Amino acid sequence: MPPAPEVPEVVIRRLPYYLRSLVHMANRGQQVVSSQELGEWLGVSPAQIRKDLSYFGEFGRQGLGYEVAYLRDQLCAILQSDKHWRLALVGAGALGHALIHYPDFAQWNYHIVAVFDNDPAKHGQRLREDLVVQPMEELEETIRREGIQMAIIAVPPVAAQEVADLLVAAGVRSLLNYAPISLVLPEGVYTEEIDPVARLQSMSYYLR
Amino acid sequence: MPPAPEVPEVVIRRLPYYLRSLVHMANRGQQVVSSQELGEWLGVSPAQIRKDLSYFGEFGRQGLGYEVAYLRDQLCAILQSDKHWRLALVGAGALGHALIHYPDFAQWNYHIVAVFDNDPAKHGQRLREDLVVQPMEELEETIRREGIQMAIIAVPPVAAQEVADLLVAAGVRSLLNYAPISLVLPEGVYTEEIDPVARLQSMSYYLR
DNA sequence: TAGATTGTTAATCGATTAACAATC
DNA sequence: TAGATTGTTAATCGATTAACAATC
Repeated sequence: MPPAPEVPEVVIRRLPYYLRSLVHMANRGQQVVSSQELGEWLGVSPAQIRKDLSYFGEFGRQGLGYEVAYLRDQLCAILQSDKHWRLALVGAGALGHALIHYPDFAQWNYHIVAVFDNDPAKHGQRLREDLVVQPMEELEETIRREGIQMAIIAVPPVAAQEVADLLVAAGVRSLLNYAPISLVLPEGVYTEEIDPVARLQSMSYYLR
Repeated sequence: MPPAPEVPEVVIRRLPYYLRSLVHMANRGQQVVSSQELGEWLGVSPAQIRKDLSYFGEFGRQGLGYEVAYLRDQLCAILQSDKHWRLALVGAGALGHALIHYPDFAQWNYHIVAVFDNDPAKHGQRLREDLVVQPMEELEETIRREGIQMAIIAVPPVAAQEVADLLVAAGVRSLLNYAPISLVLPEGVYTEEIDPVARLQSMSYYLR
């Protein structure tokens, strides 16, 4: 048996958007969707959607399309977004506060269960009923004890690499990095960077 | 004369990261960098860097490499990040507050100069010395008067499309969208979406 | 000059799309 | 059955990389 072809990373990056649309359609009561309709909605070709899905199985029915709720649940499972994920947040500044109050994380099963900051003035501060800012010294032990695998970095750029190293040493395998620097990380640690300035810059290029 | 080949969008998306690295290197006093070194730093092949830059001109010297400060300034100009950009922000919630206090925007010449919210309780609230929350009714006039071309959407998903329509109608040409929905926009309006949940989802796929 | 590195071309690689048999 | 739409293959397209002449 030939090995299953590896799924290209671009495909994995598109699945969340398919999923988001399916949730939207399911919520408004839509039963069935074709690759045509989903593609129009997302600005993607129907062939691409069918090809992307085919990496994971056969989810549709010829002549009919895809059952919205079924495909939604399948994608959710593929992305492991059906699991309950526990996240650490490092950095309790303005951005950290906004992230804690961001309703989508918990709604999608990504729960911030620990917050760390290096400012002693913030230690002990209660951000939510069950969430208190901890000092950096407690990071390793807490992450190990809680078995936390994902973390969000919301510290100034100068501190980000050091924080990333601490997190990885403590066992974290995925980093969502809000600091505008390219982290250097060992094999097997995944990172996604969110840099709004880079986005503004690519847009301003076109404003001529 | 053949028309200048159009620059692929992927290239434009990489330039901000080249620029960011060059700023970093210049700040620590580095004079010269090779495509090799810059590529290692960013996890990109040296050939790709040279090819990308070649869309815009010849910036290096054979045998030597690139003068860091010069290339930085050139990229800054290409991305039009050397211009002073005035932005509107819609949504004065937790995320909006964090964005206002985000130091990188202003540092990079992207200035939030107007904030709008539909909550009357917030109107008149002073967020910075020179920044007061305005009602949505003033959006069109303010944006026209100030000649604002870029905007940030930080409202709940249900409101985002309507807000986008208002902004576009007022003359905005680029939208940085923090709401997790795919906006439908007319030709010639650029949009970039920031969706941390989508990022977490593609990372959790790999955590198996 | 010798060594290094660019800018560019051509080759490779991979992703997207077109097309269609299968089938609901 | 006729019409529609999937899943998949093959063709196309575009992006990345390898290689090297030009040249600092």
